[in-house]
Amino acid sequence: MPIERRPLRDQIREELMLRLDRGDFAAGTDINEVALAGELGVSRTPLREALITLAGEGVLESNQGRGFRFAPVSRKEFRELCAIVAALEALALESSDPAYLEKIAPELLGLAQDFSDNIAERQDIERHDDEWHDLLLSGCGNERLLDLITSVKAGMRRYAHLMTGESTPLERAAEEHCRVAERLLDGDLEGAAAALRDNWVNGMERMMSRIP
Amino acid sequence: MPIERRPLRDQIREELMLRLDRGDFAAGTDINEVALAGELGVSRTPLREALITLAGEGVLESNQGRGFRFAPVSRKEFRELCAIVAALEALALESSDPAYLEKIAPELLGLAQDFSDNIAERQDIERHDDEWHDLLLSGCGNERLLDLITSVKAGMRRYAHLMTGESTPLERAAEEHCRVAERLLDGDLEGAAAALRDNWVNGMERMMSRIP
DNA sequence: ACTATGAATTCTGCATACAAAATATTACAT
DNA sequence: ATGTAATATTTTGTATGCAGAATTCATAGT
Repeated sequence: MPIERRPLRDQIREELMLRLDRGDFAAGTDINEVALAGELGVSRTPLREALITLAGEGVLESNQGRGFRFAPVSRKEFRELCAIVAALEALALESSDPAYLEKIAPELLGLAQDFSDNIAERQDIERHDDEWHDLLLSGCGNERLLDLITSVKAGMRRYAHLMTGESTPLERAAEEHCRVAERLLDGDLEGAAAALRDNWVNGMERMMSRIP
Repeated sequence: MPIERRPLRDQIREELMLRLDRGDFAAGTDINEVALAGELGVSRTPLREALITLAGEGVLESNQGRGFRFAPVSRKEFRELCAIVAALEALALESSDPAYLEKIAPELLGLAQDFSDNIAERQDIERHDDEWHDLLLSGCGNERLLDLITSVKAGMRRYAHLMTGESTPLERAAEEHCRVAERLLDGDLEGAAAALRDNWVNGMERMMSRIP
């Protein structure tokens, strides 16, 4: 088996995102480099490299002389990010092969349906939602676009753990996913893209109240 | 006067982009960290930090064990990037204040017109074009979107110096800019966004032949 | 009690040092 | 002459070290 050989900075970045998803860090928290490096068992150099990439994705901020901290959340920024991914995912969908989309449409519909059935843990929900979107965009040949989408979404993960329990928003999301899938079944690409945009806009509205 | 106090990595990044614009580095060139650091008069640490941010923007690639190199150019990637900025700039335009847009429309038109008049150096042309687009988007309140656009455009600069002499594409671009400005004068936001998208798509087509 | 000033401490930003991987070079065998 | 193995060199990836900025704490003055 090929042993893992990739830069520490990548592994560190991954681990930090994992911890962010677990809600280990509150927004606005300063990062202590020596402490975190010690905790991770690495030196400050690759840690700082990881922090810099995260800052580039908007997960962190850096200020001269006072290091890095998790970027604070705000309704304004959340709105902005939602508008961006909405546009990017719609573009990705529109530049996908229509034939391929029709082929995966049933699967998308199925996923969306048993999405509403089992109301599980928050993390499961998110994973499920992410997988659905990934599958939806799997036919897009624009690699840079897909990379960009993942990068922007990384910047949104800070908002994920604000979405606690409550099933109503979840059911609404599942409904919207169904609507997208149905449009694709009909071969209506533009309609699907519009429905996808709606999904993001509505999702934004749903979250809004929970953000300070 | 407040003296300049910002991280070396930022200044280094800026300097490298400047050199990239000057055409100092060919696409695909490997970067020798010690040599470049010496040339810039800095240590490898902040240089590597700058390289990592540039890699995040797609200007560079990094491979385990063999460092950084300027990402090779390809028609496919250029197409992809154009599609992305087209969508992002259109979004920025659509989420701007219509009243403000109408106000700056005359200026945009004027700039586009004397754009075609003086056919100057390549660098001047690019600067002029950039300024026009910056002004166009200056009314967009979505800060994250504007940041993202500059970041994606940074990844496109590798293609800029391929656009040498020849005035025809330039005149076409100016025409298209005029069209966008005219739509804005009429208060036709959607039309302007569509014209803007066209500008990017056509610009892409124009460049295509010059890319290997 | 509260503010201001200055020392002590903590932490970042940058430089240097070291180890391992990748590349180049040489020697040798076919 | 060509290909290959062994060795030397270069270069990256990571760790450590050091100077200065930012913060904290303590003390003095009002």
